Amino acid sequence: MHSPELLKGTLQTILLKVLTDNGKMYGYEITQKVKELSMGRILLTEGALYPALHKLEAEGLLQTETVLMGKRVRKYYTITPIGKSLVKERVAEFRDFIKTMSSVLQVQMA
Amino acid sequence: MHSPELLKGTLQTILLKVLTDNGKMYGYEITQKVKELSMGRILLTEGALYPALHKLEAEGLLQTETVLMGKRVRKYYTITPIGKSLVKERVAEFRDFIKTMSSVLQVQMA
DNA sequence: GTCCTATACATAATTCTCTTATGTATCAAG
DNA sequence: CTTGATACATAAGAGAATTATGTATAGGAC
Repeated sequence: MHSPELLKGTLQTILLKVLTDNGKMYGYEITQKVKELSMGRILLTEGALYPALHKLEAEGLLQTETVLMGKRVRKYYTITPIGKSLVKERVAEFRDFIKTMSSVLQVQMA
Repeated sequence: MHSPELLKGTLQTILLKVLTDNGKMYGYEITQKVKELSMGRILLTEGALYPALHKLEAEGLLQTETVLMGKRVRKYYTITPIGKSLVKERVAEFRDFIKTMSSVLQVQMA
């Protein structure tokens, strides 16, 4: 992660949403996509990314498919139906959080 | 804290902003104000609040004044000039974070 | 008169999430 | 033949919060 403490707790939401929008992706590809979407402001670190992906898989929100590209291993992640229902909740939760914070900080977040 | 992981890293910003907007306040009063502003969604816990206030004081962003109300002790906090300049940065940082997240999650945060 | 809730401060132990560090390995460019 | 990008993974440590605990006053319910 590049930006400060604020990102804590948003990683799962980011992963689920990016996988929802882009279909099958592998870890490194996700870091690049998030970097692109955030205009370089969110740089996922491997130490956070891989454990998070493993956890989401263990919870049945993602499923994997390992592919050999030449001699390189790639592990593709796809969101499951359960994951799809959760991502909606998570994004809604995030929007709620923004509304609440706007109210507390008395600022317009448009 | 009541809401999930999302609030991590926002506590300092909340404290500085609330003290900027409301002038002199004491700990318990801050929890009530934040509860009110957030419509009951952000419930500051004492274990987070007091260490955070002490830290901000140690850093010179807040200054204190202890008052005896009857037999009860109250510790009032006021934001310092240094604190005032920081709160602007923090709020701006938060708005940036929202913009970035909106872009990554591909949602409108209006 | 006593118990519960609210007010009011504070700290310690624990948990959770992420960063930093480390490790392995392929591949292309210069 | 070395460097940087690609590609995975785990372990040690740091930071911020939750939960638990402690002290104490005050008011209302019962």
